[in-house]
Amino acid sequence: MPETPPATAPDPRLTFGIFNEIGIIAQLSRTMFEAHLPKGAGLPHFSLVNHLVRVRDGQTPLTLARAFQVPKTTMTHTVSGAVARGWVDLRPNPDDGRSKTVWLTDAGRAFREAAIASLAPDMTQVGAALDAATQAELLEKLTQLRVFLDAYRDPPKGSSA
Amino acid sequence: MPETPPATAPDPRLTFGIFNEIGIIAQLSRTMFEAHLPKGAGLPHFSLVNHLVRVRDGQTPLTLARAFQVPKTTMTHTVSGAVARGWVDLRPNPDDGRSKTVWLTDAGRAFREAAIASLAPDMTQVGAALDAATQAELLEKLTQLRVFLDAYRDPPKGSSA
DNA sequence: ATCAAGTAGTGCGGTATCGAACTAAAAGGA
DNA sequence: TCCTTTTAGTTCGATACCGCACTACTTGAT
Repeated sequence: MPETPPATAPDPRLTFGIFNEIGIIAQLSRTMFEAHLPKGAGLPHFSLVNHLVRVRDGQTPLTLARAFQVPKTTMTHTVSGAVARGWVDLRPNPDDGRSKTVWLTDAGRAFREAAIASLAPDMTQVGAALDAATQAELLEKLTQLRVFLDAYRDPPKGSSA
Repeated sequence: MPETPPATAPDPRLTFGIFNEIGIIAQLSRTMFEAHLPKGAGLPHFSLVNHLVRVRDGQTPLTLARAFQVPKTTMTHTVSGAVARGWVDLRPNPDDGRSKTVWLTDAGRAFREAAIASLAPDMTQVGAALDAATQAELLEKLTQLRVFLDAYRDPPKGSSA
């Protein structure tokens, strides 16, 4: 017996429209972001450095790949780009000879600071279009959706049986 | 006297978080979509064909580029891929010697039908996670955000003075 | 008619993303 | 100890995205 009746099933086209808008916004926001980054730098580089600052550095590439929901090959590419630009360093993992660890450099931290400062006005502009309450609600629903997609594509190991 | 008090300015980090989630969802959903498309076919190809069916074919590449919010070079690339796969045809534009027009083929229509049928189960699954009302609200706010970003990056010509 | 300015599309180079296949090292069992 | 399996990371090839610069054509002014 279903104790939560499925509060009206959405039209697939509605769902489709959501993904459509999300795709477009992702594209537009990416372009907006990259316009404020140093030439040749991509959003992935900023995201990587930002993550290392906010969480902690010294993580392995694979851990980072999981955090960003990208294949490890993509993370290899992103990390090597960040290394080439001097924003992170790679060191061997003392606990595992196959693995490496990713460390921030001073240049990496400076890059992040500059990017955030440069981005702030755009964020503020968006804030003028959607007030805090709306944004909070939006974020909440987006998070719901993301969590679902995570679980949907990558079934929890050992959930059944 | 402002008749609409700016209902509390959002923390830039909130806005940042929204774009972050959107980026991740775009990635996940793209992967989900492409898993159901014929091998070698990308989401852009489906989007293009789908747009031509839903709106109308015979549009110029530039019109399509604007509709998808991508640079015209990207649309050239996407269209040429769709041509190579036999889903659309290119014909000269009778009204403008510089321009071309993009037309659906039967194979293109069949490709779209198959893709939609193959995608439907996924859309339904998402529907089980977020009910219709939530999705409708989400779509509404996303649309608001997209419309703003459109206008923000590409200021309307002739708005002031 | 002529020429300057603007527009449609393409070519090129660089970055991003990702699956398949590979190397090297760790883990686990016989 | 030896060998099989698993795991971390890289390499390779393919598609995607986008800015810059170029060609070809149109438009508008003289």
